[in-house]
Amino acid sequence: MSLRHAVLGLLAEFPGSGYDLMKVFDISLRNVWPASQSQVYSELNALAADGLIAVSATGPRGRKEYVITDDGTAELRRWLAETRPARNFHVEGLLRVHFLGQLPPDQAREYLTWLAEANIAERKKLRELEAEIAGDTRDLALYGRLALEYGLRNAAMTAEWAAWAAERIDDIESVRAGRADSGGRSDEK
Amino acid sequence: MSLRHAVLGLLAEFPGSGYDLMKVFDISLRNVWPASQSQVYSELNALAADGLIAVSATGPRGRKEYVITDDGTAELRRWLAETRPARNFHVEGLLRVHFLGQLPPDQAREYLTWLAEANIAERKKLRELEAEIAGDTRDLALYGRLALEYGLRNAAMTAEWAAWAAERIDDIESVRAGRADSGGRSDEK
DNA sequence: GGGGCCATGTAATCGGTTACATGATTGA
DNA sequence: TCAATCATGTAACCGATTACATGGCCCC
Repeated sequence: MSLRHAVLGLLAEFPGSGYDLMKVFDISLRNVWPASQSQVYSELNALAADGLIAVSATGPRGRKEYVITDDGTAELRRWLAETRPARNFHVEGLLRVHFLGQLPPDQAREYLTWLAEANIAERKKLRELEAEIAGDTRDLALYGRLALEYGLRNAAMTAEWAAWAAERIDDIESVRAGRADSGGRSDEK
Repeated sequence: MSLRHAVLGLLAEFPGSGYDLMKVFDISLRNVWPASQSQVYSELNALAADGLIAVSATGPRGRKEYVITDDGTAELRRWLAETRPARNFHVEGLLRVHFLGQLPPDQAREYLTWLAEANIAERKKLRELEAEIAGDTRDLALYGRLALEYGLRNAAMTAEWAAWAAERIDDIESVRAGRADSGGRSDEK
């Protein structure tokens, strides 16, 4: 139920419309908790129905500006203080690694070097983002910078690991070669 | 559509029943791609309907043993060779960091130190797992070890980052204090 | 006038989780 | 005999994605 708390968290910092929130999701939170337009609008209606937020003003084109209510603030703080995030599951990039034995060694290596490069590129993008928000002293940016630093370290670590793993392919393949083998690519003609 | 390829990947290494696969998901893949029982069984039926796997034997209690077909092998290799994983979204632990300004500094710090400790514990668990599978030379274990190394590095990196971030709280709070402030906890009496 | 942005919503579908339901076989 | 394990399936629900649908407002 984290989208709910993401919306609450944003409205705790500034009142805004669904359209306003969408922009924030697309910029500040895109690497952390992306949300689609339809999801944001229906969550706003659900939160309003539950009394955690309220319409504070209406504007042109049916614009509805929402503010967080006391109940909403309480719920946000309860979530932050009393619950802990679940471990991160469903890591597709890592799932693939398990099955790399299905590919010829050079293709397996190619995947890992691609992963390394993709993470170096990612790191560069984050560095640019960091420069952009350097002067921002709003709360969201202050704490967002901590999250961004995580992104930087993660990209660096992943790139290093992928390069290391690419080098391990030869070791693995020599173990496989030293077996009266079945499985893997053994069905090839 | 990764569950589909996870099942294909496992059946590429050994024929097995839904029950057999469940055990592998619960052990080898639990940190990477968990799957529920109902999901595995319905995916097996779907894969069989699509001709990517086939029932190779039946046993007691309605046991159905599946093997991967040539089409299935082709699809698995196509997935590995021609598609690339999407970036990892929806990281709840990081979403929370953005909203830590809603908590008093000591509670924000507490969250980060908890994160650091949780990752140190995680690392220890992975080290134990590593020792357990040390002698296993099946393909799944060979490549699985690369993924495990990722887990180890990730836990170490995250723990270090969280400890670093916890130390940054004071800096952030002094920026906030030096503002004729609104937002955050400013609504408190 | 018209293009681009502001603004909100609905519907279909998908992948995943949880709970429910059932029963056969094996071995102590 | 009876508990543990093997074994497969269905149904309800939830969160998320994608596509569709509509229209007002602002400024050039």
